[in-house]
Amino acid sequence: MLFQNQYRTNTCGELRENNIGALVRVCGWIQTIRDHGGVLFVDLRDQYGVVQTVFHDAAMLKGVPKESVVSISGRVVLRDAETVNPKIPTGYVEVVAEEMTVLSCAVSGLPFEIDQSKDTKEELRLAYRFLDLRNPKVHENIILRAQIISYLRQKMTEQGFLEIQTPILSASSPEGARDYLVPSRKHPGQFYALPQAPQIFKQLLMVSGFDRYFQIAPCFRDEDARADRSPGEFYQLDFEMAFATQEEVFQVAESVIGDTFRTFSDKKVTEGPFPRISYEQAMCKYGTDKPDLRNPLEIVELSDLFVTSDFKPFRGQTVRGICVKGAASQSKKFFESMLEYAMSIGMKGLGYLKGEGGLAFAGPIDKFLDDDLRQKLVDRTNVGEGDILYFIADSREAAPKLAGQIRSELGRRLNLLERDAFRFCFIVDFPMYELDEETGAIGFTHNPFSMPQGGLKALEEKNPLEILAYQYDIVCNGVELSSGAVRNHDLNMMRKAFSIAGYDESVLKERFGSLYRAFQYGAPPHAGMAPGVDRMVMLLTGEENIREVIAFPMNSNGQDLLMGAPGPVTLQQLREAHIKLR
RNA sequence: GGCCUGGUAGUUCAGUUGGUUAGAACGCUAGCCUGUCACGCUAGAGGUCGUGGGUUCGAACCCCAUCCAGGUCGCCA
Repeated sequence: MLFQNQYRTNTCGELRENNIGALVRVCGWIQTIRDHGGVLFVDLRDQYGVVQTVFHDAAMLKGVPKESVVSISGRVVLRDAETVNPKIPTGYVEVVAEEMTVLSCAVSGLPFEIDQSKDTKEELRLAYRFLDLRNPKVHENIILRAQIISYLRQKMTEQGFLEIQTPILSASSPEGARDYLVPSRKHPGQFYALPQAPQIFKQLLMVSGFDRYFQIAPCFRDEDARADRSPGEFYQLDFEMAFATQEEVFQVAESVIGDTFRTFSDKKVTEGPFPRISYEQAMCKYGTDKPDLRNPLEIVELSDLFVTSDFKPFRGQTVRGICVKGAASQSKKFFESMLEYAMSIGMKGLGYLKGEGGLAFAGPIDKFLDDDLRQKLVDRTNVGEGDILYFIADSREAAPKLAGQIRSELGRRLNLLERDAFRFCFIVDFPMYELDEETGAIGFTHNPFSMPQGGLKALEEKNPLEILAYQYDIVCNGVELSSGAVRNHDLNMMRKAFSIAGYDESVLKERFGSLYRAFQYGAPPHAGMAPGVDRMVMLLTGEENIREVIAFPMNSNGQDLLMGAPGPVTLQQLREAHIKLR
């Protein structure tokens, strides 16, 4: 790209040997000044890179601190062989400064050193985010984010999706998270809400006959932050398809997300079709509904072998096993620290067997087994010489999740995770309903708009807790990227679905009035999903904290330290919004 | 809202049986240095030890309270 104007003939990062001899003008920020007495080296930085400029007159730089913005003109020369800096792309040349214009002088004494900003207290980084973002390591994440979003738009558009904006000022939606509220000036006592997701709007677009919709959609939820969850606002690649099945949604995701990860990373990426794993299977095999498939360990169901066991902690419990190949040689300390971990997550112990060949085993559990049982364990888990078989036994509710935690911990500690890979899968067949643990009432597992498998017939005839939904998640390396569903577009079915959860038609009408009305006038079958953009960028940059991939993130308390939000407003503003503070 | 960890120079950190004047590195200021690129060398400035209270002859250090930050549980289409 050429950016030639009064300020510059070239960018800092683009100068190479073919520019030698040219009279150039570059501008940017002074990264460092190395004064050797008589000769001074100034590294000049812009978004495109850093180039060394050489000054022979110290007076030219007098009173110009680091991070000032300057424009320097001079001739590009080849560096001597021994003064080449191969660490930077421009390191074979330098600009001999003939003239310098200060475009904006920085104050001396920065709140932190730019190149070390990532090691600085986050509070300070965020208050000076404009400086933090000058750090190339931070800057690059935002560039990558922009490129990813641009690529996503391109891929979606290629596949026939239309990007359509939906309202930001909207109505409070009764399901899900806490809403952000915006007072109405013209309607005293009434409020807009910021959308938690464009869910209803995109379904309305389907009713309107838009065949394929997408949006890089801002979503707002007033919930507390996590390292991988920004408070308040985040972005989703929201899409919805009319006359489409679950499989077709998956094909779009496999193509768009798979290609995105292949384009922006050198790591191995799961080739489509991504594995489809039922929720039930995931909970049993991995102990979680967001399995990290880089972890080769699998959990095996063993409950039936211990129904009448002599070992009381196992008898009649849900028992799961994890066979770790070749791990029997681990130190005593390893077994002790695994036990310690197990206790820390609320387990009462962590039994194991060490395979010693055939049906010979060592370990604390062995004495409770007979050869018949040993043979069954070998058949089922393939535990052999030099292997460990861990046992997790607990209640029906707790055991799968505990096994999942043990699986993850073993993977981490033994370094079993596949390196340099993005492993995708779809989790499918989520249950439509679940029991509320406190009240014992039947409620929706995810959102109430999902299509029940088996349709109206299933709703009428099956035990609600056994009904599955066309509801799915896409998971990468243990991170839930998004969920989605085939939507329930049939009013009769929706009435029935709501009545099972204890809501009569008036609730449906009242809370979801727009959809209720729209579906009376012809709604196409439709399905979609909404992968989180921030999470994708996090995975692709390898960042552990979501704030590293957002230009101006809030702190974990939901405050914007740079802008001072939230902040007080004037009495006049409050009056206009009809708000009285206590 | 609960729990965990932390708060000492501009920044990152060290600082134990509680004891004189609280240290280091980087940064900053001044000076020296014609080939560095984490330049080097010399000197210097810079601290309400988060805040308030308490114990003590004496507190960065012990106790109580409180504020702030990060993580986590709750929460989260």
